[in-house]
Amino acid sequence: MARPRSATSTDVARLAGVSQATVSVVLNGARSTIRVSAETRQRVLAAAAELGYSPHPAAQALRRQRSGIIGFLPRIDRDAPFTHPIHYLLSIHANRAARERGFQFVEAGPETDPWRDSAEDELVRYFLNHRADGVIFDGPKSAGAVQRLLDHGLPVVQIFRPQWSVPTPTVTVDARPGITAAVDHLVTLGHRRIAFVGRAGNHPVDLARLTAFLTALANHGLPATAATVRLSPIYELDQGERLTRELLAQRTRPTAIFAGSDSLALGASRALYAARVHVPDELSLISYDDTFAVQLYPPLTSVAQPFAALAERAVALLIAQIEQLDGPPLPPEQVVLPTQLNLRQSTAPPMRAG
Amino acid sequence: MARPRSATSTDVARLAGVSQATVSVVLNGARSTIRVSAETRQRVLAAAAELGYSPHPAAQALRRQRSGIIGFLPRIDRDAPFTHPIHYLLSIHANRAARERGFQFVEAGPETDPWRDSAEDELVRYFLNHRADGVIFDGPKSAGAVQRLLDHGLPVVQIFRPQWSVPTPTVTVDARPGITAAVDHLVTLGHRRIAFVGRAGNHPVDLARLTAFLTALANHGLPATAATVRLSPIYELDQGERLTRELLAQRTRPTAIFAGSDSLALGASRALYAARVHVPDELSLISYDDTFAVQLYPPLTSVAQPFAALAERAVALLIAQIEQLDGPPLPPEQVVLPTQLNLRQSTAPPMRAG
DNA sequence: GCAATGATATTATACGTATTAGTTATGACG
DNA sequence: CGTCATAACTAATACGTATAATATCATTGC
Repeated sequence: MARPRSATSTDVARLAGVSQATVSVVLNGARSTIRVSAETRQRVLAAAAELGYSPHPAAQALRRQRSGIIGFLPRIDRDAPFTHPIHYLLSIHANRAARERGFQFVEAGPETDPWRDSAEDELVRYFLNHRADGVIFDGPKSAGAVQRLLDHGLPVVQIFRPQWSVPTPTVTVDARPGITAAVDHLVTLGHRRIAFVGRAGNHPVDLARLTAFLTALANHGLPATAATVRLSPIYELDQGERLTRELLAQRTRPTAIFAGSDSLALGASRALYAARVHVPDELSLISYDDTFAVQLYPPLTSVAQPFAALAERAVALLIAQIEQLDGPPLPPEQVVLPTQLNLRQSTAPPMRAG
Repeated sequence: MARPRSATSTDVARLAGVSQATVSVVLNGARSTIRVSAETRQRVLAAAAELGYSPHPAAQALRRQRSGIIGFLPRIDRDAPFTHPIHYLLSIHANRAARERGFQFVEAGPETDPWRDSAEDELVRYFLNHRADGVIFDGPKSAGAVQRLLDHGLPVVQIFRPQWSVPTPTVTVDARPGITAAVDHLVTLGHRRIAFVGRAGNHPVDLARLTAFLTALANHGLPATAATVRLSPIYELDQGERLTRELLAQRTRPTAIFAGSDSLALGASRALYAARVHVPDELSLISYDDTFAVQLYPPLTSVAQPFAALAERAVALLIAQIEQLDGPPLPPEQVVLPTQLNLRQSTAPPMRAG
């Protein structure tokens, strides 16, 4: 059970018959001014391979004054449990991207507790104590937390924060392409009475989805009335159900519904099921998110967000900042990635008028 | 943008007017034979607090020959995408548990690729290269990977591996309590014709669920026939749908269905929806897993697995081993946690015979 | 023939901590 | 009064790496 010590650069040096410094220079390649002959280089590499040498991360971190750790602060929103898939996807893709670029990925977040201010403090301290090289914030957080990290010289990248009070690089999504395609798709199928079920928060994300929808409607000369645009202050499942019931109770039902999120769509499909309205024969349904839309019945046509790309860009932006730390500061770039419509089986031409 | 160096133990020592060694002794408390006067101790603690001192993890790791890293190898199964929620839950709870005990949690896994042998090699090497102190395996992996880590002196704990060829501590679930409660519940409601929709793999987990179900039925003197026990070799959604269609096509339909997983239940509910069989009025449905059962319509009564407890026990077992590394090896303990039935709205008394 | 250059490698050092071995003062004991 | 134990600390060191500062040697230019 005693752990066998792994090979060190000194072991490699001894085997190759050179000094430890030479080993280090060979393995760190280009970024040194020191030159090593091709023959020596080969001997070192061979020795390293033979011993299965891999540098000790702690020793490197200590010497380089850089931990190689990227912190990730997930957004777990008590009000919206169904956002979990989103943040799980971001997490695993950011994890992979960081790993591929030689960084360690350390996630820390308020898993069970609601997002308290004190928790925020703890997490900021957590990343500082662990000497993270930078932190990715998933979802809007208090500007205070971001600022505190910046004060300590830590680069920060924010995902899904369309408006920022703190100037850091940002990766967001443009809801318009996907939502426009969704409305176009419905119109092409023949729909004219298209309803919207969404959230009316103070959250810019909600506003963006709504305005994208309204703009797309307007482009086709279609009206949007208080009767067809139904909003609730929260993302809850039950709200999707309630709003859809209201839509169905109207004298003229819509022939299609666009739901502002998968969970709202789930609520909508509950209401439709209860009212025995068949999708897509009697009514078409499109959701935004495309996280578990494919799991619903029927599998929903949905506007997808590019989670893998979001995560990769965020990691890339963060690493760029980390490697630039001692040079001139980079301008806080804002990356905006497009959404896209995935066609499935929840949309069809509207029923004949009747 | 230049990063302000955090305070070191030497800074603390200077401020407190003592040597760095004394600071270290004070902060590491009991495990030293060296004595420090109460007054000095206070001075050191005050200085540390004033500077916001926190020890440098890399320096500690280097000196202690212990990284403080717990590795986590998630199970992402291409055949069963709906197991994602399970492993996400395990991951966040294990993460939190590790963090609470002062360990760093590093997750690495084949996110997108299928589980290749070469990927397994890479991941084993990844944890070795990062000098993890121990690794938690989520879900059955090849014994080879486990063995290779053990050969390198790394403790391993396996979750959800009911039978092991490699003797490591294990944390698993006993399907019986929950499934027995589910069958009892249905029988109490008046059901006599209870069907099973499940997977027939070579996987002991599947067998355990099936036998638990059959035993529970037998306890009530109820028959299980080839007509009511429907099995498919894979967990796919479509299979749940297909098997349920077969059940509904029979001359005498069951009045209740027990689905061996949430995804099978989802498939079942699709079939029921398509056949216009209303749940729970016309048929009761119970699932196993309780991951997204609550999201379905109606919210499903489901047998839940204790993910938080599983993760916490796994972390505790691993840390116990890590801290025992230089002492006598611990016996490979096997922890088995019970499942439990969560009642929701998918079960009701059977329809009157007709 | 000798200083100057360039190529190639080595020695020495610092990163921040934990711990072993040693130091100083203080009193106890014979 | 000298030896010895004890309390309370400090000095020195090693963990494994990256790199600045040197060293060695052959070759070139004059």
